Amino acid sequence: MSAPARRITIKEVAARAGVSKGAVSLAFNHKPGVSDATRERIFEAARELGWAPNLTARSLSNQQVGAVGLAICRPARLLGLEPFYMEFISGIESVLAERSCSLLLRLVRDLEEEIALQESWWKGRLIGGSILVDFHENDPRVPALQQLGLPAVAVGHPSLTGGLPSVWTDDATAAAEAVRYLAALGHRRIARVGGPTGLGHSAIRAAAFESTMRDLGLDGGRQVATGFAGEEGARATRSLLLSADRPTAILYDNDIMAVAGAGVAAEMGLSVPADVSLLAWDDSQLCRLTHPTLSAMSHDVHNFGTEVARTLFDVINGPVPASHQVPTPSLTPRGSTAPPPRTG
Amino acid sequence: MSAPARRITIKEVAARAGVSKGAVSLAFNHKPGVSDATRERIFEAARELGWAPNLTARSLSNQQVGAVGLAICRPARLLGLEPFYMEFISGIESVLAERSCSLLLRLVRDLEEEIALQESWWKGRLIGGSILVDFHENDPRVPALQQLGLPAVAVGHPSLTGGLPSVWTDDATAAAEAVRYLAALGHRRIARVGGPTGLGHSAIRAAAFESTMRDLGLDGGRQVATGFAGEEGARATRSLLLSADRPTAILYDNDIMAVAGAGVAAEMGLSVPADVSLLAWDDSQLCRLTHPTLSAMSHDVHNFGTEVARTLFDVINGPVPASHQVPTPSLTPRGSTAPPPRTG
DNA sequence: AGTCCTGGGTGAACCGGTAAAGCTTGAGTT
DNA sequence: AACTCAAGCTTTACCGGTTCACCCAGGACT
Repeated sequence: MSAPARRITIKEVAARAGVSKGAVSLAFNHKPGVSDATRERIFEAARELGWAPNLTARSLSNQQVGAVGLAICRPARLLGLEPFYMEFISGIESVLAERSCSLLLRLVRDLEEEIALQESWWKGRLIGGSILVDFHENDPRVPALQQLGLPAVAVGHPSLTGGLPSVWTDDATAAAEAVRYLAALGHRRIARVGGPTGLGHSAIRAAAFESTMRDLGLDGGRQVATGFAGEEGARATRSLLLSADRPTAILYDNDIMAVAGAGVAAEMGLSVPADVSLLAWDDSQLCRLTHPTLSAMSHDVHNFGTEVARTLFDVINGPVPASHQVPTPSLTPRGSTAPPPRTG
Repeated sequence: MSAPARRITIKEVAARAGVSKGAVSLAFNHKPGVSDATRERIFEAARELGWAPNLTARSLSNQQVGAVGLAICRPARLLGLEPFYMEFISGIESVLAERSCSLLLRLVRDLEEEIALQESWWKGRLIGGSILVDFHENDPRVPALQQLGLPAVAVGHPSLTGGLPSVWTDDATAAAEAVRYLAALGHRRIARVGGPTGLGHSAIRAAAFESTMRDLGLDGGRQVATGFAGEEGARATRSLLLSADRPTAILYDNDIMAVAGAGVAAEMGLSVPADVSLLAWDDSQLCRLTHPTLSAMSHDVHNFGTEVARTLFDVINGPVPASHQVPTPSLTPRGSTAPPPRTG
């Protein structure tokens, strides 16, 4: 395992190029103050020695840090199934990479743990800012991080994220569109299988579902709040489909639960979409792989991530930027939605 | 947005506790050299001021770094669908967290980009070691990182990972078990839809599939190398099922392709498992959600992650540890496998 | 010839910790 | 009473960069 080879420092590079440390620093940061010839000699020396600046030292010195934090508070088993996050993360990273910044990722068990983590990251100068997801009503992270003065961007509707600059999708409008679409197909008994009500965006969708049903004069709406896990989606679907007045259409809060729902329907001998229509959310490739393919409320999650990351940099560098929306999830009809059965 | 409040340093804490910086450092690192009374005063002062040590400064000073790197080289769209990675990452993190270490994650486009990234992470002292995944034959990362002297642990069979300490699952044995199981059910025309042959573990499985079929005296084996994306799995399945001598059983390299395969079978009016049996790999929750449920070669991915992380710490701290296996994926029969149709 | 720039560079201070050597003090020998 | 020793702190020298005040040479101006 090749000798530990004492790591080389800026001093060696300076010596080899016959200049001072300061000159090397200037050259490497593309600042004026060194002639082109010297700059060239310095780069040459650095290349020969295989030197790259110690980022730890640099950030100690210039007070800038090269990472942002993201803590996700859901059990891993569940996360792995949510295509959403990886795509979201990759969006974030595409922006970070441009600024040669890294993402510090951690899975946490609860909000308290997250708050403690963010605090130690921030006070330990590991991160220059953070991205917060999965907001609850009266989320304790808002006051905690505000107190710390940690630059952060919230992913969620401003009504949930306190004073934090936010980026969000208009879930209310999307949920309403979903309901209207199903109603237009002729469905009257529509159900919704959502995430935990404590979670802000689930609550928003629930409220929108409720009010849209009312607007349409439909009283056949039912909602089940559950987790995001497929198994929970399956259980909820099973109980809905076994109930007396079984719904003819079900709207899910993510796509994994919709897939599970399709499985349950099949298991019960119901055909999709002839007997029951299913509509997913957070369209991922998965929706195109099942048979029938799943209709979904789809949006560009990668782009969502880039938008969030960009906003975080705005927070870090400048005056607090405005919260803003990214495009509303839009209906993508596929094979799992159709008019309800005649005898509905 | 609460005043930027000049961040406090160890000096202020020392002053308030009426001791020197050194004493504070000693106290906070739980080292002997301060009396209990003083230690208490110091903690008190730190708490009042809300101080936490600047980890950047600390790591500059004591030469230890608080992070390890992981670069994954697959398109994000695809990654999101692979339940494997999130679960794997969470396993890694459960070990890192104990040592209050963080994970630096980056998605890269190709191996060259990964090598450059690892180099800058290492030279920039951002990481103390790295986890490498998705090995190719003659993987260029092996010599490159060895050259750098970067402590690393390889996830893959030692035949692929050069001299790097490795952790791996015995894919050859698992693939053989899969084939034997299907053969025992009576299948003679068995196909396998695998990842790209360039990828080491796909190649290993391919070879094991081939040789096991031969051992069993079956010449009806066919293999298709594709990506890991569901759509590719769907395409491969479609062409297999349309072929003259269509297979009665198909083994997939991950579970997402198996789900896609089930979709294709349904679309073609074939019933699973009556007409065709499907066997997935990397068992995730997804396999239990479809209908029929998917039989799979399953293993504990979370544990795989913890094992890898532990090994990395061994590499970093001590003499190079031995490479070792984690448990071999084992067959978990569910609803997607059965004897072939009579007229097979 | 004397003054004034100005581009190109140097040197020392500093960022906020840790590590190791040095200094007190009081109790325990001898 | 002098001598050792250890516990408990303090001092000081780093770690490897960045920054800023200052310096030096030589050309332009007066």
